[in-house]
Amino acid sequence: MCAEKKLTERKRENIIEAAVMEFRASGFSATSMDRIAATANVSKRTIYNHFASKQILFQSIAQALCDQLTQVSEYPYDPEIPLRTQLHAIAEQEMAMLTTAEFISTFKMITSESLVSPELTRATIDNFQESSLGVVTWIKQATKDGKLSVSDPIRAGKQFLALIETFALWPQLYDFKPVPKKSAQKTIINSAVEMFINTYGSKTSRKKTSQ
Amino acid sequence: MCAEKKLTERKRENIIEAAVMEFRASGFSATSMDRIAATANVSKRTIYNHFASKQILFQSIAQALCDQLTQVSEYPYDPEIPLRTQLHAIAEQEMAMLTTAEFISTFKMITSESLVSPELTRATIDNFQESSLGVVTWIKQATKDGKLSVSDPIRAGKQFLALIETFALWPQLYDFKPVPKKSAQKTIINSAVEMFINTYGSKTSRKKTSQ
DNA sequence: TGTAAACTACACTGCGCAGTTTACTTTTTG
DNA sequence: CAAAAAGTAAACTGCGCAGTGTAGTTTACA
Repeated sequence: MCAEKKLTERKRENIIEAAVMEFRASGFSATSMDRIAATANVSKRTIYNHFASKQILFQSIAQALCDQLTQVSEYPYDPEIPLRTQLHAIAEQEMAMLTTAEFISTFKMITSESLVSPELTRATIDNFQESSLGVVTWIKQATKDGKLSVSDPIRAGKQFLALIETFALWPQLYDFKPVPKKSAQKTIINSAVEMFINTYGSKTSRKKTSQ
Repeated sequence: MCAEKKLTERKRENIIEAAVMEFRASGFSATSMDRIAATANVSKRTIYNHFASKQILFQSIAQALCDQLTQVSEYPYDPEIPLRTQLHAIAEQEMAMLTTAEFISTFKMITSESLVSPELTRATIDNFQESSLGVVTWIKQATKDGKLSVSDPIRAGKQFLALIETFALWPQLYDFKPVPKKSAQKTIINSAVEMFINTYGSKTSRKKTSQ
């Protein structure tokens, strides 16, 4: 019978858990199946009973991790709440995601592979792209409501995210810089919001050139 | 005697040229010394006579390429010329660099390695960082001249570059997107300049909310 | 409790690659 | 031209790894 779960199920979970760890730590090519097997407390043969090849194992994991990370990015527009407040909320949510240790290691894992062999990760990367569309629909709604004046919402959305990511994503990826402190995060967000509203806010919403 | 150049010299150049090609195309670990030797029309042994190991070969090349790419980024401030014009020039120069095929493949080569084994490329990456300091000194000078009002020039500089790179660097790296067309480049630059001046320009220089 | 399915240890194939050795040829230079 | 310096081809060492084959053990379940 099943004490808690079927053995097969438990083994499968062990494998995935171990593979995530190893792939995150060392990337695709530097991680060996023997190592994953050891970490998972599982015979190598068992891995191959669950996943036909190293590639397939990697792709399954990349896809799963990516789904898990990007599911949270819908930003409903609310005409009652001031623009600044809403933008702040969006930026904070984005920042919260970017500064997660899991996000960083996952992103690193996927991108490092995508640079060398894009086929392996094309699907996953495409998925990532879409996930940043949340801001765009918010911008469209705010524009329709007359609070913003944006001719190209996609460009505007990317600009807004770029103002955050340049401090809270790329340095952590390439430079192994630590995530910015809470106070620095506030500054980054404030500045991004001001820049955005200074440029795209309708006349009434623009004010204070605080930096 | 020397017909045109000493043999050793020619061989060395062949090796470097071939290695650059191969590393750019496939990255560090996926490139073999045998392959480089073949491409260079050189015996593998000869490579080892010039470079003690694959690592050393890679690092030499990475360093050289990086120096070559980043040497051009000083932007002298001129109080006589309108801010917008100067900023445009800076952006265009930056854009010109980013859209070079050599730049993209070099950057890809270095970053893909840096994600997996930072030691190999730390020096090179650091170098890259510095190269983006050109704008910062320009911003400082414009601020001193009273034309800009910037409390944190480094942040402002990074923001300005981010507004360009988000369209003309990251998509090419991760997505294999083609470099933006000339017309798109103009739009990107215009928008970045406007955003920057809207936010940091002294009262007099701010105008037109063009998008 | 008996059988099928899943897991295990471990040896093994086959491959690619970094780096070396060797025996030999070409180029440079005094 | 002769010796020294540099290059060459090809075989070889040693290693790590993806993936397989096997014979035997454990778990699930009827």
